[in-house]
Amino acid sequence: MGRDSTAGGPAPRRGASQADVARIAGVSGQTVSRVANGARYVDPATRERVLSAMREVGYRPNRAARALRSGRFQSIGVIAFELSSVGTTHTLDAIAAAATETGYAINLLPVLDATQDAVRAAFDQLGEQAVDGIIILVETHRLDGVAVPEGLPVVVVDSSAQYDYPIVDNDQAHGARLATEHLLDLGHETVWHVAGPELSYSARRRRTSWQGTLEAHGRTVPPVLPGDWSTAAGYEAGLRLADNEEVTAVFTANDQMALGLLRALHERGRRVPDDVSVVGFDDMEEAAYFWPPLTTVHQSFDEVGRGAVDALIRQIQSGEHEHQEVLVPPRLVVRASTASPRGTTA
Amino acid sequence: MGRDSTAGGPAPRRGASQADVARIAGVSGQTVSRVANGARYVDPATRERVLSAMREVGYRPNRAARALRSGRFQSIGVIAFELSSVGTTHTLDAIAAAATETGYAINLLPVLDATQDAVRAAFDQLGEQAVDGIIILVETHRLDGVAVPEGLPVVVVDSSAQYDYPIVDNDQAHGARLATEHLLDLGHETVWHVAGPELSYSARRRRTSWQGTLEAHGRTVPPVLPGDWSTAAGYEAGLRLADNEEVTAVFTANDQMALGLLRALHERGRRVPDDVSVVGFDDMEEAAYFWPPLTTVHQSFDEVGRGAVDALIRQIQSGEHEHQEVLVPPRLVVRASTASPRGTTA
DNA sequence: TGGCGGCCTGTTAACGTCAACATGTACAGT
DNA sequence: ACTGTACATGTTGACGTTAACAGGCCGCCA
Repeated sequence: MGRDSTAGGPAPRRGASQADVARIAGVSGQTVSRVANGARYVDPATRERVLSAMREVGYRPNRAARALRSGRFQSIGVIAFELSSVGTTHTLDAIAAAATETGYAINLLPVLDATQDAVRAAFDQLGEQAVDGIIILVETHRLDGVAVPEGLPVVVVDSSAQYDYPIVDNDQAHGARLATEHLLDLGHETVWHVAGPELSYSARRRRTSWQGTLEAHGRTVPPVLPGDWSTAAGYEAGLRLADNEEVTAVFTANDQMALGLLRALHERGRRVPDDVSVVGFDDMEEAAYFWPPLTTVHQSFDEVGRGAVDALIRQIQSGEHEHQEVLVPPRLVVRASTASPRGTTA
Repeated sequence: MGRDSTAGGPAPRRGASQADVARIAGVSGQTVSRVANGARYVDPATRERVLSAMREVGYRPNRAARALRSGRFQSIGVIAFELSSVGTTHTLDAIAAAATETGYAINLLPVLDATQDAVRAAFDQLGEQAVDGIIILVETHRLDGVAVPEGLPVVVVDSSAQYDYPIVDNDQAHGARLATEHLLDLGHETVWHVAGPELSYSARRRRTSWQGTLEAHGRTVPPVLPGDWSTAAGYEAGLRLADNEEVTAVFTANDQMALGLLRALHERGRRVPDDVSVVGFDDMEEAAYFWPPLTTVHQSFDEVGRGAVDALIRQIQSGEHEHQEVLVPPRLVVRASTASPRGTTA
């Protein structure tokens, strides 16, 4: 497929091979292999001799050969879209750390754009990639109709229930409830909501939970303001809410939209939190320095990433197809963007 | 080292092999290889027969075997630290996209923490990794005293001049000059600066350029305010500057610090841009929605990432050690945080 | 008509590793 | 002394691919 053979010549072998070590240590290659893999039944003296030979020539096992022989690659594929988004990035970071600590390499497989074709292409690549399992960091609604390679362990980081894979994610519903109840507890009559994109499962889950919480408390449910995670959408929503005196509390589906919302409210002269309380979702690094510092729902992307790696490796090692669901509980971080409504004392 | 052999049994081969395809198409394995690699001298009819056989069994070449035999891995290692930082993330995204388009896989090698040991560990891993080259996304001052594996093409994304590798980076100096001159052009007497960490080469370069620009225009150079990229540091600096009536223009070394600065100024009742003009650096997504929208220096991380991949692949294919330097020019994005000082008309 | 070079294909061997099997030693239990 | 078991090491072959070489066919030119 286009790759041409300008190269020529066999492997310009970089390091020393098992055979080199074996020769120096005066043992067979198999014994070197045993030492390298920590197998039992190697005489301590022999092991020492081999290790010293390894050091001498700077031996590093050849991953390709090991993979070819054993079928295990010690490598995890991560399919991700939009590396730049807050959650994806943090999760990837945690995944990379956890994998590295466990001795697994990370193969990053970017989905180049949002089309089905791009997702399909990424999965297609997979057949060729040397990975033992896959973590899917793409919102699952983008996967519809795309065949995941079978026979390969998969973990999905997105709490969509419709996939038959282990799932690890933040507990969106729980977070949205925390946010909504916090505002109700402060004495607000009801809570408005700026939602994430219609198709996003996380967004839908946050929205459903917000609505459910209001209903459970017997409050009226105001119309949802549409959004798409972007600061711009939050700004738009803010402009629409600013002139409505009845609005005293808003829960935005993420922090970026909260930022846009704050700006719109400032522009229109609505004070936060005096006139309007705002709660975000994500707890991005900057949230503590919004104006005012944003009360928001903190997600533990770190735990999610590590959880995903754990679940995947467990599957790889057991060879069994699991389907448990791990939801990491978020927590509310109260800062200065929320207060009791004017004329109330909580 | 610790890996135990619970598995047992050889490769549970997932897909079909070259031999399978060869049998079905009635050709030799070598011919299949030729088709798979787009070699010349394959009869169109034969090629078609092979391709059809490939489709039939869903053949995907085995990367491990190919790598073992040819010594080429079609894979690039990316050593990165702090995935969460704005620049790193965007650059990684671009690198991943460019590499994928060129048929290279991405091997992510995280530096787990900021210590020398962690960097060393990451490089150590490298010997074992199956990569054809490395892109270093770590600020080079962290590399001091760490031996980069020799014989492996390397590209560094950080415009430190002290390394003997090809360098691709944003032109920090140019950006800082744009920012500073913009403020001077507006009529400000001088420009204050909130710097990045002392050790960071980028930060130093921005600072030096800011200072040089002021001097070139014959202005006094105010004392530098220390920072560390964090919003918190920007806030601190803001508090210190807010009470100084002489301060009418500030250039912060990144957007996050600008955000903190803005907040401090708001708190102290200094209006932006009426009383104080502020310019950031990075043009992060949210910058357009700061309050007020931030004038800042836009860096083309995308071009940097692609440039790094290009330079690396060029080295891989030529086998020659290059040492050119590519500096991608940033551009100034003027928004609402800058204006002429009070009582002036630019 | 012989020879030569461009096309097309097949055979062979090797890349570095590890599972399976084959030995072999040492020592405990009978 | 004989058997069995735990330990220790070596030999062989194969994982799937491709470089190098070896032909074979065809047409063109001298």
